[in-house]
Amino acid sequence: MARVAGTWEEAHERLAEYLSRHGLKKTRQRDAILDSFLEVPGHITSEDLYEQVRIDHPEIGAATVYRTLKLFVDAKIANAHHFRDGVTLYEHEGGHHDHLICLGCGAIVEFRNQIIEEQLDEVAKREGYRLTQHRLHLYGLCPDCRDA
Amino acid sequence: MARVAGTWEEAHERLAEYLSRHGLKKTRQRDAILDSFLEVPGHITSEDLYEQVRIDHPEIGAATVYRTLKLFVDAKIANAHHFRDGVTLYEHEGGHHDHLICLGCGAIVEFRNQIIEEQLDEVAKREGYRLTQHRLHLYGLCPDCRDA
DNA sequence: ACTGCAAATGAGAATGAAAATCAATTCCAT
DNA sequence: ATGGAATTGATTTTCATTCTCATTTGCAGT
Repeated sequence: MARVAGTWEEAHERLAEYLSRHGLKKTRQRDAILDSFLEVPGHITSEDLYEQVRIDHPEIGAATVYRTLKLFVDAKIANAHHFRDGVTLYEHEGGHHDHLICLGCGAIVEFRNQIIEEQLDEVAKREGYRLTQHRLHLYGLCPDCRDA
Repeated sequence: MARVAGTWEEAHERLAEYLSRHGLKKTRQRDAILDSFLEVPGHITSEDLYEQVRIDHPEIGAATVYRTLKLFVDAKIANAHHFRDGVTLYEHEGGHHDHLICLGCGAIVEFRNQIIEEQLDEVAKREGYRLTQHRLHLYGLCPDCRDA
């Protein structure tokens, strides 16, 4: 999966910009959490990221990780999804894509489909809606789970 | 919005069939909850349906309503969605459709788009997945909220 | 109708993710 | 250096949902 907006520097710059533009402060914790987040390859929960952050920064609290991930979403550094009910999964913001989720093993495949995107705009236009975002989740069985 | 599979009799029959086919029991509570559910026009949470059920059947517990709605999903009488995180919304099973949700007022428009459906199958096939279901949620502002 | 027993119920406790509190700390413009 | 607003972390709270378990109930087989 190609990283569309993915360097360390870019993410940190995006954070810095968002913070200053909103009168918020650059803190040690936010930087540390961003570093840990950037090391995650796929999707992660706040809780799991907290575990991750803990390794290098045992003093950082869980609440801060929860808060900070929401901040990252606002700063367009991360995206939030809820594939299964009750848990929020975060991923790097890296250009739009949708998800195909295996109900057997939980594997997640990302994809893009231009025709679908066009149709979505079409639908929204027809209803007079101004579209902000969308979530398209396909659920099924991956090749391995299907044959097992 | 047309009811595709929507009569009272059909729903009750579907329930009866599901129950007997799975060695489960037909109970006063399940019938009562189904009756209340069928009176709901759009989407409802377990909690709100519990309030509804309570009116005529104060003896029915919340846990039973939660359990029963999950049963309805299995029996293909209801569908579950989680538009906002942390709450499950149920709607009548009435043929597939997707949702356009207004972030301003919470209005929900249902739609169908054949081209999108075809593309979904295409995507799944390309990845070797056997598709079970999907969820497509468009978020934006409805005409009223957009201009306000 | 009677019995046995698994399924179902209801009240309340437990869970778990996320949000809220709040006193103490830390950024940062001046 | 200073003041005040933003931030933090420990903790509590919230709130939807699930679990527990003693009791009840539907129902298949007598």
